[in-house]
Order: sequence, then C-alpha cells, then structure tokens
Amino acid sequence: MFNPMHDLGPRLKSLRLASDKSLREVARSLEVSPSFLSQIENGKSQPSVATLYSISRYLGVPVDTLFAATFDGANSTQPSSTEVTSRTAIDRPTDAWDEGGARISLVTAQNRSLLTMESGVRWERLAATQESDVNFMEIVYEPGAGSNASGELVVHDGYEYGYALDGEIEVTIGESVLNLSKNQSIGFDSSIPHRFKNTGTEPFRGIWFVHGCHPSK
Amino acid sequence: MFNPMHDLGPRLKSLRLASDKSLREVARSLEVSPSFLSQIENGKSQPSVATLYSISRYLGVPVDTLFAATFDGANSTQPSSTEVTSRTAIDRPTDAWDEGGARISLVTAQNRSLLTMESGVRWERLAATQESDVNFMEIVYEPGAGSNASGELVVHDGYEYGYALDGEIEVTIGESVLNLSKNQSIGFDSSIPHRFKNTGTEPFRGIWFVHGCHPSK
DNA sequence: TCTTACTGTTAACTAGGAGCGAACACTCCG
DNA sequence: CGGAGTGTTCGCTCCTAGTTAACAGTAAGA
Repeated sequence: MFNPMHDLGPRLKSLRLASDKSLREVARSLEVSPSFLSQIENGKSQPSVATLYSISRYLGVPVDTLFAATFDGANSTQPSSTEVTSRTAIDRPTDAWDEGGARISLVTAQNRSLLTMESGVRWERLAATQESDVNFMEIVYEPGAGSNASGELVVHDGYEYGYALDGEIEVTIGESVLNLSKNQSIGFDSSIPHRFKNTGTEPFRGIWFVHGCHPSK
Repeated sequence: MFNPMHDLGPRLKSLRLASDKSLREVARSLEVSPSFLSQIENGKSQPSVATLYSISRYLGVPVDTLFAATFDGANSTQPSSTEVTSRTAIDRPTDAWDEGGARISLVTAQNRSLLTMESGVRWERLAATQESDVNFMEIVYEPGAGSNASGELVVHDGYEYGYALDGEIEVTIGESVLNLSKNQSIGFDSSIPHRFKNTGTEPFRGIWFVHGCHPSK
C-alpha cells in the first residue's frame, strides 16, 4: 500500500527553503511552534487538515501539490517530478499542455495532469492523445473566479464545447450573457470574444472541449 | 478569523450524493466507520489529512476543491439574471445530426435533440454549432447494450473523447480492453477499430465528443 | 402486520498523536 | 567570551480522530 503522505514533510521543507524563510519565521506566521513545524518537515509528526491548509496557503501552493501524486498515469515520461504546473495565465487553451500523448489515453480522476491558475481556476486534462490543437478537460471555477482576472474577453480560433457538471457559471459571448447550470451544455465559435465567471457561491465544474480549427494543418 | 473548513463536510456530502453512493458504501471502501463519515459530513468531527486525502481520492476531486476558497473579488454585479438566448436548432438525425446551428448554442437537459437506436443506445446532442464533422453529445448505454449489436469493431476517421458520468462501460480499442467508470475519461484515435459495451447492471452515461479530422474538408 | 435490510445519526468511550515548552547543538558576528 | 540566529529532540498534556453500539426512519417482501 502506497502512502501519499510519506513525502509531505520534505516537500514542505524544500518549499520553505525555496522561499528563503526560516523555520521560526514560518512558525510565527502560522501560529504554531517551531518545534512542531520541524517535526512535520522531518516526517516525525503530521499536521491536522487545518494546519496543512494554512501551511500550503502560506507557501502559496495548492494542497494537492504536497501529496505524492502521480503526474500522469499511463505514459509518464517524467519519473518523479510530480509537476503540478502553476501558471498565471494562458492565452490559448489549446496550448495549455504541450506534450503529446499516446494513441489511446485512459485517465482516472487520480492521475490527471493538473493546471492550477491563481484566482481559483483549475483545468484537469482528461485525455492526452496525439492530436494537437485539442484539449479535453475538466474545468473548475471557484466562486468568484473568472477566466481572466482582469475580466477581459478572450478570442481564439476554433470552437469550444462545454457541459456543466456542478454549479453554475456566467458565460459572456459577444453581447450575450448566458447562465450555464448543471446538465446544460454549450458550444460556440471561440472567435467570438468570450469570458467565464462564477458569480455563484458554489464551485463550478464542467467538462470542456476546446479545439482549434487548424485550417491549413 | 475565517475557517476554511467550515464547509468541508457539506461539500463532501454533496459530492458523495452526486456519485450516488451510500454512506456505508463509501465508509467500507475507505476503511473508516460509517458513523465517523457521518460526523465528518455534518461537521461534528474533522478527518485527518490522510483520511481527507483518501476521501477526496475516492470521490475523484482534488483536495483543494473541498475547502471554501473564497477570495472573492466582491464584484457582486449581475442583479438581473438575463437568462436568454437558449436556442435549440431544429434537428433531424443524420449521421448523426444535420448541421445548421447557431454560432452559439446553449442546450438544457430538456431541449436536447435525441437519437435513439435499437438495442438500448441513446445519443443526445449537447450543442449544435456551425461546425461540421463534430459531435458533442451525451450518450447512454443501457445494461447489455453495445455500440454495435453484432459486436463488430468500428473504424472511422478522427478522434474520439469521452467522460464517464455514471455507470461503467467496457471499451475495446484495438487489442486493448479497458473499463471506463465514473469520473474516468478517455481519448483515442478512432481509426483504431473500437467498440463499446455495457457489461454491467446499471446504465452507462457519458459525455462524448467525436470529431473527424477532415484533412481535405 | 411483522421482518429484514437498508438508509443516516447520535452517544459514550478510548487510544494515539497533534502540538507544546524547554533544552539541545550548532554557526556566525562583534 | 557573550549573544542572536539557525534547526532538532525529548517528554509531556490534552484534545480529538475514530471506534462500537444503539438509535430512528424508510422500502420491500411475506
């Protein structure tokens, strides 16, 4: 049985060192004792959920990053990097992930590659085929999150299709403002300026499919 | 001081209910007592990190989803909902549907166009855009149903992507036989001979996306 | 109606570990 | 030689994660 926590301490430590903070300094901010923090970092003790959450917040990483997650199940080229990429913004959704995939790609909820943006938007890749210009993903918008922090509209080639699993999201496409809620679906020409924003109180979850039209390709 | 955990229980509960599992069923899988799970869901107790992690794994969501994120921008605009523009194109099934959609297409569960095949297979179109060679749909395979009554493998151009909402389905692609179950997703080159069959006892429901590669178009 | 088999909830309890304070060993600087 | 940093370890306390048991409610048979 594999224990996802076995690596938690060292990860925290390296993250702390990377941000050049002393153990006592972090401990003071988090309102825990330095000794306890040391014990956590050395795997001699384990934090409560609340403590872990505040640590990860302080270090600026999603909690999931701290677990020994498997980056990509089936055909992972990277051995141990466990990259959960975190980027600020991505212009074209079809560029989100760049490595190619196999001819067949089965992905479970556990081994999806994750792309976390600030401002509560998350994409999880649902399949990695050889096809470029295509993105099949689960997207999550936390309450208040928008596709663009600044609130600008986005334009790109191709078409976009989505299905709402949970929650509700405000979709602006051109002049139209729609509300996409559970079990509803949408498709549109993404050359029309568009934007998403979760104006509700619950996270929005949806299945998304974006593909460029690659007219020449 | 804001507690990010205050909503954790309810979230877990709604996620469990969404996946249609009983409390005892989940508890058994996670090897915790049902009572404890109930206490967690009702906020009367809090799980350890390890337990929370295994719960989130089981439910197929990242741990971070479970916290009340809420760093909202406080832009509570949108007083009037302006729920409009739901435009369903009229449809007649072709292979599979005729095109002729709007540039934007929002579809609710009630106004989807339906395509029922013999042998317990159903497709519901999720969006009708102007794009041809693209199908975005919800598919349902009743228990025992297969993509092909005769059980033959199918080949066609393009790629196929799917996400499992409910139930389980056996996917044969080339030599591989996979099992696609709830929250798992798949993508493959549809020029590989393939077939689906629901070998279980519950209906399978999934979001499907098929598009031809139309190299010449 | 009375079982049986589920569902979820609550009460009472306990063992184990989350988290603490204090002392530790070290390095660097004046 | 002080101090003022760093991180680590020991020993303790008290809280709580997680348990078992009994609970109430519903649906399906017989």
